[in-house]
Amino acid sequence: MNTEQVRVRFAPSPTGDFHVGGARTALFNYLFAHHHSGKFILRIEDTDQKRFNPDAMGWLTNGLSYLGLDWDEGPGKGGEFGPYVQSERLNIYNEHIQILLDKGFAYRCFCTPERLEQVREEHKANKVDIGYDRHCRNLSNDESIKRAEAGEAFTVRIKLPLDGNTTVTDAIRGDIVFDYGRLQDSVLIKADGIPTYHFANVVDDHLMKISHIMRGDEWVNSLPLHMYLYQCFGWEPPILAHLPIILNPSGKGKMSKRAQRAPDGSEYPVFVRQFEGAGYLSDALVNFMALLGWSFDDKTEEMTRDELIQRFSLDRISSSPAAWNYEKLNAMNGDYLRQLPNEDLVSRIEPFLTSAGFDYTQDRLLKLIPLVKERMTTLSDSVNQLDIFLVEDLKPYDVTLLLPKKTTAGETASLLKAVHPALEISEFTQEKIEEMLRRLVSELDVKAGQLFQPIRVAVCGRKAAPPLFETLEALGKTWSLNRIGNAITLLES
RNA sequence: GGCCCGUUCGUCUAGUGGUUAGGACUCCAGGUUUUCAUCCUGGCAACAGGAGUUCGAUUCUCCUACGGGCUACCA
Repeated sequence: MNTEQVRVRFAPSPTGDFHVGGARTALFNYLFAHHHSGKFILRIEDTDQKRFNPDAMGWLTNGLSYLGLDWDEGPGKGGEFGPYVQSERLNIYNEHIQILLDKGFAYRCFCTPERLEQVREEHKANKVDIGYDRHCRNLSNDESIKRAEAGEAFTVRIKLPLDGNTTVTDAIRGDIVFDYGRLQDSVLIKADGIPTYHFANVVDDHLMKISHIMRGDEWVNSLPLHMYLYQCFGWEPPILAHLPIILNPSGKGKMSKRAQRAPDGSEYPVFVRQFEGAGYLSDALVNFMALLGWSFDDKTEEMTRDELIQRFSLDRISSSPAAWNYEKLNAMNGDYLRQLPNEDLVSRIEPFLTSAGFDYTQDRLLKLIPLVKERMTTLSDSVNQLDIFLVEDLKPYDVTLLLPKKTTAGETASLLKAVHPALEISEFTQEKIEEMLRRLVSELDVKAGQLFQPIRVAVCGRKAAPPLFETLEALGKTWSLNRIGNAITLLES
């Protein structure tokens, strides 16, 4: 184990939306850094100009701050190893590629994309494994320089050993052996002068004194190339840990980067901002993601951020992929939500109520929140839970909801008519309401449910609702009686 | 196709050379209850298959199957 300061990085490329797969990688890096009182560095790998997306940076930083994954060094934060955006480090890569060229560890390749494509196809047809035929590998130094100076376009490729093998060590998977004979002379610098990921990442990780690399599983195959680069430079490589990927809920295939549709047509969130927009608490999301590929013991599931930091360790990361489970996330989010103090919960639902166009005061919400708290799984549920309290007119509902089994509209209407005078009380409180309605039940000689259900539907417009007496009090006498009146009209029409 | 990684209830996972293989989500049943939900109790449910090593393998090794990843002048 490296005894130097722990320095880890999250190094996304700004090509698209901030996906939960990336978020989980960022989280593990963050937890590891904080566990070791080290540094969590954000580095932007924008070496692909074609796929650059100008919105990506905002999605990323907003997402990280929603998740509470603050970085110690990186864009907007600075740090002594900057710049932290790769497109601003081109001179550094130029210097370093020159070292490799001078030492003969890399060579210029003048092959055109067309020729490469053709070679690849031929090789494919002949079932040859390797795409590139190393056509330019043995060009003389003189010719190479001459052609470059003449302005001919070129890439720079690594000159990998032609045979033998190499053993690389992964902190999660152990030793992995690769045959050099099956590897390609990958491109290090593209024809536009910009490095590929492989080259930039090695140079930057070394220069930024990264102690541990925790990244997605999809990089294990490029391990021998990266390790060989460290060797060429004579640098000591960081400790590597390849994280298991996140699978779709079905367990089939990598977690999609396209918005998924549920069987009922609704959309599953897959991007961080979609989870935020759907009203997931970041603490719950973080807790849930921490458990995807990592565990503390055989029973501990809910952990605060500090506990996560305190308990996180590399050796409890699993090597097998994990499927994303929305039900479990929902259950966890509901738990977190219920544990929130009412004041806190109120301030978190406000943005959702505002964008739904509701009028409210904080005091009002504070009174209402206990009624709906245990019926919510996400913050956005507050909208369709609280609408009946915040909007005077009920949405139209099916009249049959008003009718308990085996009762007619006429019977129910007359029951509701009896409710009206019973609730003409000056003190419109839960206790008084209950007293009056229970008395009414025995006077009318009906079962409690026979009376309560129609009232509930009359005032809520639906069968599933918070407890009746509290609901009536929260609604107030005027709204309650008006709605009961409306129900009677509905029954008699 | 080649290379690499992986495989414990449906899902996330714990675990050990000898355990009634544990927990959580889901689901089911019951309780609380005026509905829904919460909450409580209980239940269903797993070591992919085959060889080997061993007194004994879910655990160690190999093979097969299956799943996944990579195979670009993308990351």
